Amino acid sequence: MPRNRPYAGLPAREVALIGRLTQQRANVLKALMAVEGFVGAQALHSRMADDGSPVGLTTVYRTLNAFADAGRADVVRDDNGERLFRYRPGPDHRHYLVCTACGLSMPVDSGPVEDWVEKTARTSGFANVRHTVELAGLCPDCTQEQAPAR
Amino acid sequence: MPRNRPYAGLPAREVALIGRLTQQRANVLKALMAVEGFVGAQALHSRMADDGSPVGLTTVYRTLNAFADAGRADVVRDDNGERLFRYRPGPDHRHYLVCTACGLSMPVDSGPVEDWVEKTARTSGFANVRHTVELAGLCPDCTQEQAPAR
DNA sequence: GTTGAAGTGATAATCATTTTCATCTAGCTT
DNA sequence: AAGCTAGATGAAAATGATTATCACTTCAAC
Ligand SMILES: [Mn+2]
Ligand SMILES: [Mn+2]
Ligand SMILES: [Zn+2]
Ligand SMILES: [Zn+2]
Repeated sequence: MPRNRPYAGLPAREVALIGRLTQQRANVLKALMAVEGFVGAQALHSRMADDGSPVGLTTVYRTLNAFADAGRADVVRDDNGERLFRYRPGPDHRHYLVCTACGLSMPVDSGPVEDWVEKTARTSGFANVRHTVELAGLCPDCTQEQAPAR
Repeated sequence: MPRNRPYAGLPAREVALIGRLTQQRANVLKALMAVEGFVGAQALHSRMADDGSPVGLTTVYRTLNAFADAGRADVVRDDNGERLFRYRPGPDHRHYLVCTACGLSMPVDSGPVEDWVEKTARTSGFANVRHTVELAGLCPDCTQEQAPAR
């Protein structure tokens, strides 16, 4: 059996996105893909340490940024400015309603917004229009946990 | 003539929003209102120093945050995470198409998005749903300045 | 196997924003 | 017209996420 197959188990698509194939990058990608919803670089870093795949924080940042640049991760900023990443399996693009308490992210039907963005871009005269649409609130579970107190 | 009228020239509405009426706060608000579009705290701070109304950077931050909390300023984050503030004369809330080259910001008709947000929030079960909608692109003028080359 | 470019990571640097805290003052009380 | 005090100021230090350095390691082409 071969010694080093750092990318074993990762989609071939992901492998092509970044330069050299290293154990560290493979571990970062696996960790990112294993997370439901958004994660910060620091949280991912410590989670990997706990899981026995310690990687330098610098490398976590580098890999996540490269992945985001390649369009394979969504990036949002939480309220205190920290950047959160989420793996995006396909080239499709979605928007989410994120719980500000527990981080749960629920995909929403953004068709109407996409249509509006396209129309607005077309009639504005602007070129190369990009959009950011973020919804955040308290999920049903977290809403309940807040209510009981009086 | 009275000596101290720090809030002279400011809408009475704004005066009610913050606690004590000080010269510094009045100057920050005047400076913010004088700016077209978004400004960062640091930029506003140095602009005020240049204009002969020096105020501590801490006070600029405090006043802008208070103003934003009161709903009288819009806040966005630029690409490197800096928070930019813009005065909002009324309680209405708008969205803008911002030119990434020259900073020009053009208000867009966001009715459809607001409707979509409300509907999405209602059917999601989430509480206290907030939204962020940002459009960015190249304005017609800046598009032209890029084209001539070749 | 040799080799050079790319990657790693501990550490230091950046940089916007917040906290501290000694000092000041707006604006009410007497 | 003082006196009073909670609220405000701001220089300086702390914070905290992210990025730059750089000596060292490793991938992968030859
Ligand atoms: Mn979209
Ligand atoms: Mn809106
Ligand atoms: Zn929740
Ligand atoms: Zn422009």
